[in-house]
Amino acid sequence: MFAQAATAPKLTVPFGAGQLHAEVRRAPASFSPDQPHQVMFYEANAEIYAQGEQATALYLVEFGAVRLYRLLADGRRQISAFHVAGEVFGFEADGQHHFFAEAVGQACIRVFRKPAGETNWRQTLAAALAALVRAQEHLLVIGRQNAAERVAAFLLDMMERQNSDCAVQLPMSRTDIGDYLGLTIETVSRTFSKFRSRGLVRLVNTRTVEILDAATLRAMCD
Amino acid sequence: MFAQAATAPKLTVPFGAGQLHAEVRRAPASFSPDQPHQVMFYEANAEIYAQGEQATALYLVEFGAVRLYRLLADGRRQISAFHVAGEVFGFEADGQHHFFAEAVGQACIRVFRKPAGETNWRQTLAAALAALVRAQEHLLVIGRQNAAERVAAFLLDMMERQNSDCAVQLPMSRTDIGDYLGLTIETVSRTFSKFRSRGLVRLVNTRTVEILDAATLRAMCD
DNA sequence: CGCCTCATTGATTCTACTCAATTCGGGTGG
DNA sequence: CCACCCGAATTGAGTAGAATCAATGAGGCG
Repeated sequence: MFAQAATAPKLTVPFGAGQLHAEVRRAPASFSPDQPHQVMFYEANAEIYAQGEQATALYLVEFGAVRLYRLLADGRRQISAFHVAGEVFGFEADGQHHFFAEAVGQACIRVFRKPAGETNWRQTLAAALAALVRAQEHLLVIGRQNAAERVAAFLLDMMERQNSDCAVQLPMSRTDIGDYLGLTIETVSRTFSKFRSRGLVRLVNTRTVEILDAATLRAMCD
Repeated sequence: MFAQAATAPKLTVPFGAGQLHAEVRRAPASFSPDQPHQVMFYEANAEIYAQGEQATALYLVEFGAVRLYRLLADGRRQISAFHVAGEVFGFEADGQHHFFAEAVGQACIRVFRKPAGETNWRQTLAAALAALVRAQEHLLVIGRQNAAERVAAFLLDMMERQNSDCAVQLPMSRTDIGDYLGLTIETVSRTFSKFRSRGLVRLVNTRTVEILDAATLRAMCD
């Protein structure tokens, strides 16, 4: 199950600037480390679990980011969620994973083997409900909003999940963003460019966006 | 909170033909009636709870159907889920409802006042996980599938949630279906017509669809 | 019978997709 | 240090699919 995870994390430069430290600060969240657990290190794009596998654990992101996704037969991909430091993922209703989970960049993940549910069920329920709310919010974005509104919502969401104001780190590629928002990479890129030309954002580099006018972006979403 | 719910259910013709009886058979599901509860009857389109309200209960559909939805500022609506007999809804992460819940047609709903969580948390978690899986599956449909694939998935889903083969009852209007699938009513209607002309379904009336070729519909979805 | 709402069908517009061509950025090796 | 390479991102041109605008048709109820 963890074949692709390096057992000896080569922490050459796992921490970049600013934001990753902010993530680390947020990490000690709901699940307490007094549960039996194991900390795993994953290289970029390493598989954490696959669709169809038995669900035997819950996962807490320590640093880095994770994408959950499914594939259609013809290769179309839908990312249902990104999870960043401090968030829990991996619950399934029938003991089987219905999605793939992969590290977006290098990621460190605390794995809680089951059955821990009897003791920390309240935390499990809280995490599941948080995921449910997130999925439902995302349904609204994908179902009824246009490209600009989707990208605006995404940027604001990423901004709020990081503690930094304005400078948002995007651990994921444009392809990831497109598959998350139900758009093509071209549309994502064009929308970024339009936001830039309207003075709403500054594209520092491909993975860093500075939010210049959060109010206008917010007004687009709702 | 329950202003629009009739306290004395006038059960003149609440049960229609076949399918509703099938729903009733499926009703006694996860939540046991030995919890303190109250059975409420709702007229069509009656509000069960509103966005922003305090979440004080869980809801088990006895018969009928319920829609959960949110509105954008300009009136666009996204239905995140339909719930039919035997299903539980109403959990929220932070004690506040993030969605509206309304009866689609006449509906009967068992209301479990909190805090019952301490005793039946396992059932609550199971129901929340079921809702999560459903929302995630729906994300895939809305994010990456075209109109025909969405409608096909919807029809198959409704068929599987009813015990009847082939003849599917649709308690909801075309507008509801559109707002659930992220499509306009015109597109929904056109897609139904295309399915009919291809011999995949028979449109018995506006609220009844006979599935003639489930295999082809299934092949469209994945 | 007529009214009203919902559903269907048609004509047109527009958004986002597709296909294609550069451009950018990071890494490697000379 | 610089030239080169490769994948990712951006930009452009044309197209397809769903939305929009509009008209007609089908039920349900007073």
